[in-house]
Amino acid sequence: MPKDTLRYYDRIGIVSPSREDNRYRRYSKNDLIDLMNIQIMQYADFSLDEIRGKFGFRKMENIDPAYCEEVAAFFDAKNAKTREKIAHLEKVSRLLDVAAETLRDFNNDSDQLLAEIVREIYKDIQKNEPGISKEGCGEHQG
Amino acid sequence: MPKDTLRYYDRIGIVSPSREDNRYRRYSKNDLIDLMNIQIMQYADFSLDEIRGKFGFRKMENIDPAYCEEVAAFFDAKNAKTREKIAHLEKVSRLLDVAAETLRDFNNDSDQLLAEIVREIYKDIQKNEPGISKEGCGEHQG
DNA sequence: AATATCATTTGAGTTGACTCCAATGTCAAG
DNA sequence: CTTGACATTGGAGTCAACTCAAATGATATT
Repeated sequence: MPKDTLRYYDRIGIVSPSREDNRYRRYSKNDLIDLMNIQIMQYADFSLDEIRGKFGFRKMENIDPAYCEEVAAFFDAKNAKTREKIAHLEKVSRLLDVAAETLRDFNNDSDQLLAEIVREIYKDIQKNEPGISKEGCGEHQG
Repeated sequence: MPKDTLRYYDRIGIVSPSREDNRYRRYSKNDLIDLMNIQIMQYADFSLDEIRGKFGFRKMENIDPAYCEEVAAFFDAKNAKTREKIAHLEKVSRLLDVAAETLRDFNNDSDQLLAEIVREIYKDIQKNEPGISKEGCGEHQG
């Protein structure tokens, strides 16, 4: 992990190690555990802002059941989003498959299939983007 | 699609509509098709830079087989990455599942399982980040 | 003591895809 | 002819997570 990243984490108060007399940072074992947890949570696509505070699980001492449940619920929510992303990417993969096939062989049914997939994706896009008509596209139905 | 986005696309040369006498932008049918293609390709996680130029498929006229093959290969590459992402997210989903379970019920085997998943993920992280030791972490084995 | 190599700080730059602003131009309606 | 609602432009701001640079301080080696 780059030095600058550690300093950055210190700055924004995510991992703030103690200092020696020289003001050099000294990372305790707990700090290192925190850093590893951060890497894991980043792998799981949590932002640093989400990560901040939402973990104090260096040892299994701080076992406040209410807090555990809170974090568990947080994880559940993230998991739901993760599965949505997987579904999204599976559609993308199908799209790319069929698109590549269509490019290699026109006159095929894949042309129809591609159009259908694209239509479906377009529906998705419009679901997630209420903004298409957000800024005054009302008149342009043609 | 917000006006500012259209102007932005014009600026960076992605979709540059013709102008009327008043200098107002006038989007042709082809421009609209381009914009739809862009939305689809963004859904498929292409960057605007990747998108730029890499599509001229408004009608099926420009059928240069070599170009088609080039784009098909491009799609294949993206598809490979997409599948990697899916694999990644499936690990994440498993992690979150087990983590939530562990938080709700310690003393369980899930504790072991969690540790194992985390170890596996850590391997992934170090694969993708050759940089952990990039900036001089050589001495701190303890 | 001089040099090299580490560390510190503040503050600014990077990336991508917007998003917003102020100043100004154009157009339709009253 | 004024008012209001659009359009234009260049340029700046936003976001996250770094990343870099310059000026300075500390440590280790010669």
